[in-house]
Amino acid sequence: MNSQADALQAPGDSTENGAQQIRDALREAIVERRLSPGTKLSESDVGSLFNVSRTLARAALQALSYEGLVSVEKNRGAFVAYPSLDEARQIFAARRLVEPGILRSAAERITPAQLKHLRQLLIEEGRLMSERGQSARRAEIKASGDFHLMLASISGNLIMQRFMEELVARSSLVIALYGQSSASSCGHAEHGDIITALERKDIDTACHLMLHHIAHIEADLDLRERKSFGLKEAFER
Amino acid sequence: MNSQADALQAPGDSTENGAQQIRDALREAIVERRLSPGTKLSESDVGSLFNVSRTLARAALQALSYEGLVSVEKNRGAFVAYPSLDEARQIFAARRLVEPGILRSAAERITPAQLKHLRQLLIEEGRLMSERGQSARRAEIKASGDFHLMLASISGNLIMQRFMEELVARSSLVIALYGQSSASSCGHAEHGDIITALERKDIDTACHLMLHHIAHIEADLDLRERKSFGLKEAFER
DNA sequence: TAAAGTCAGATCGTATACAATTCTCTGCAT
DNA sequence: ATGCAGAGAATTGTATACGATCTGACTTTA
Repeated sequence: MNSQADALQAPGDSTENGAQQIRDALREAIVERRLSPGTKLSESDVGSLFNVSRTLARAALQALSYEGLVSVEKNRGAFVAYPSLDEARQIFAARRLVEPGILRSAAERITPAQLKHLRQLLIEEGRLMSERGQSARRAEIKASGDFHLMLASISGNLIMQRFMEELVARSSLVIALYGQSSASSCGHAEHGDIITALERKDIDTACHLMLHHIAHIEADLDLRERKSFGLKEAFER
Repeated sequence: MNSQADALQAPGDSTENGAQQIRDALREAIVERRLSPGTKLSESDVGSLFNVSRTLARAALQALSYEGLVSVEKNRGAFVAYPSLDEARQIFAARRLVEPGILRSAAERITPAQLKHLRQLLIEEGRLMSERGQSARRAEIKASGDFHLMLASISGNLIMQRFMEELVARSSLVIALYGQSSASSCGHAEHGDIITALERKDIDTACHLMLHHIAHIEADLDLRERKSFGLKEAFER
């Protein structure tokens, strides 16, 4: 199932196991939007939730803050990150900058088996789309990101892979905040088109489609400056 | 002087101050090669060196491990990272993938003042090259990286900027390990060429030069597989 | 003599304890 | 009623304590 969940663990990243598990659990909760941006994550609460001391909870929160999923404010605590409009734009700018290159690398190295695996991922994604219910929705969000992550994995560059993990995770936060269309199924078809181009070894088209795809996701966001209603306007009516 | 040292601090990164200072001090030492790859960094030693408890030392080491500058092995301790050949290649592959895009972004937004600033940086770099002594060597290493970092800063994308910081820092480790030419002055002239192209708004040439520049740095490395003499061969002769 | 077993020292993993800071609520003065 | 001040609670920052694991040397035994 989540075949890449393990593969994404950097091999040299053999820090202690306790904090890591908590970090992963929290990250999953954030990415799947069970935790909303801005939610306070107090060290004691996290600790008691996972039955560990504040020490480990704190370490996990610190780790997530390096990934940009949690923002810790000195002497105030940790919160699920609440990306600003600027951050949101920068996250997608980074993806536009990086993903074509990753795709190009991946296209050069991809094996038939990996192509098949990609197709399977796509099918799974489609299946989830047609299913209803909270848990299917969450799985769909994850699957949608996994497509991009799998490409990064195929590219064979662990560093870019880790970077993409960060970008995809943060994108999920941005979509949670600024997404408009209820259909989080952003561009399932486009994923398929990219795979098809990949099968044809048509790298340039694939890259072009990828850029288009990212733009498409971004277009579904409401990234306009909200001039934050001056309190009066917010309540009148 | 180090005008970008401050600018590079992510604004939201307001974690506690204690561990951060230690982390920065250690990073500087690693990047300037006062600490060699493989050096053991025990929590107690780091702590007593900075007159803090193991708690903070540990936090700093964890942070550096997220940046790839330190590798912590479970129950064994932390060491200055010792990038493998694969890692080294991936670091430079990532730079080739990312830097042209950053440069393009930077070229679109660069102001005359920033161009001037870049020129100044270049001059400073040249001055350090002609100076002798350990401390000048260290400053030169830093200055050489700062050129790339400054471009990332100009690009206006904090996320890419942070990523470049990581890549430049890790590059320094790779060069320390696999660099051949005693002249660490890798491509000072090329920096100048890129600036010149930038002044002419000749973005394509600038990108091309950048790629060439990175390739040039990489070419000065000895990234050949060393089949690590099987102990017997190492001594028979 | 060489291999295996054992023990002490060092180092890390985690929990707990105490200090410092921030937040909130109450009470008083204006 | 508003605004300020201060006490108390809650939360984070840092240090210390204790158990777990690894390492290396010494001893034992075949």
